[in-house]
Amino acid sequence: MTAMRLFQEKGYESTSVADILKAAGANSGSLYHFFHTKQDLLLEVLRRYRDGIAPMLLEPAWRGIADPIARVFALLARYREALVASECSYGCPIGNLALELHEPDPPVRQAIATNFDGWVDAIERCYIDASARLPATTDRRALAVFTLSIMEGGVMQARTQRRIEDFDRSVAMLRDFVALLERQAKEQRGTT
Amino acid sequence: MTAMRLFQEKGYESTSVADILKAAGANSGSLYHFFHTKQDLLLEVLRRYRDGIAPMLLEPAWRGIADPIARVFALLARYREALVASECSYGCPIGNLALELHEPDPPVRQAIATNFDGWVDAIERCYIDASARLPATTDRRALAVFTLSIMEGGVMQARTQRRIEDFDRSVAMLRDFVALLERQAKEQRGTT
DNA sequence: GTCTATAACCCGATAGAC
DNA sequence: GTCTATCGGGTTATAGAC
Repeated sequence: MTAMRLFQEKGYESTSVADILKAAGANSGSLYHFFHTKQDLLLEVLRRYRDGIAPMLLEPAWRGIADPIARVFALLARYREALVASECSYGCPIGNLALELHEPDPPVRQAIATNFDGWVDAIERCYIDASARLPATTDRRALAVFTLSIMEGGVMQARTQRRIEDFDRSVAMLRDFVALLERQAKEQRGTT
Repeated sequence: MTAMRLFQEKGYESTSVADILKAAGANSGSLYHFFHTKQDLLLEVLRRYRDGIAPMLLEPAWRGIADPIARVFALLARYREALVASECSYGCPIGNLALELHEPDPPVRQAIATNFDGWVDAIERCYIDASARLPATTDRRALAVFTLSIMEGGVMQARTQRRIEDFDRSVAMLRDFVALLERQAKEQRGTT
């Protein structure tokens, strides 16, 4: 879908319907036959992102990686690659939309939220799969939400500063935190 | 400045010059006498945010709080208050602009980056002031960048989900991390 | 410096032939 | 289902009187 690429490159508001038609080599009548409004097109794009989380994002990132904690950092490494490949101008398309649309219509906001949920669900599963290595008191869901915060915040800073180091610094601190949690879990297992 | 409020509420692209003129009770000619373009107005708004970090943000947040680590969380609590007061629709105005403008003109991108620098500088100073309680190997600058990532990512999720819990979860995990770092530093002091 | 009027352009969406 | 032409309105910015 051409609209998917343009929304990612230029944002939703800044991409005109004429831009999409020109890039896709289509005509106004055809597009409006399938999508009643530009917002309908956006909703379809968000559905595709949601459906693509597992096959397009997680599966390639996790190929050959079984360790659940390693999987978390393998996914973050994917975002790093995209940042570096675009000289720090690529951003998470969902995060862009989340902050670009200030008062989105309810279905749009819900569709963005669903994308976040899918991402957090996948990471939460990693932490649950690694449960034996984490302290019993650590909330796995909260840790997954935290991980998404770091990814989005790291991408935001790296893009703004045109500097991959800000993303790396954020991920490095998460790595330290997880290492400390694993050490704490080990101690607790030893003392009980 | 009226433009400041509207850019925050509706975003930059979605706020028309006519909106600003109407809200401010001014006329087109007057505004363009002081600002040659809408982007000039944005740059002035970003300058005001930058100059306001200390007097408008840090000083009120830190009044009566001397402990440097407590200051970090007092600042984060300010963003929480703003989120709650707006039913999770307020966001960090700088973060909004950072992701709304996909390929900003260089001076705009630089002005946003300068705002982030000012925020990170202030938090880095907190961690430096708390140096005795942190492990010697922990990079204070990286920890400050990490803290901004968590704030921005937490705000993004809370806004999208219309749920303060996602912000709280992110901050709670940072709290756990800092507590673990303080414990680690204590151990290191004890063993040397 | 502030006013009104408007230029010049771009937007999303539609109409109606084929 | 796809085409071309266009509507009606909103956009930033300017012109020129006061």
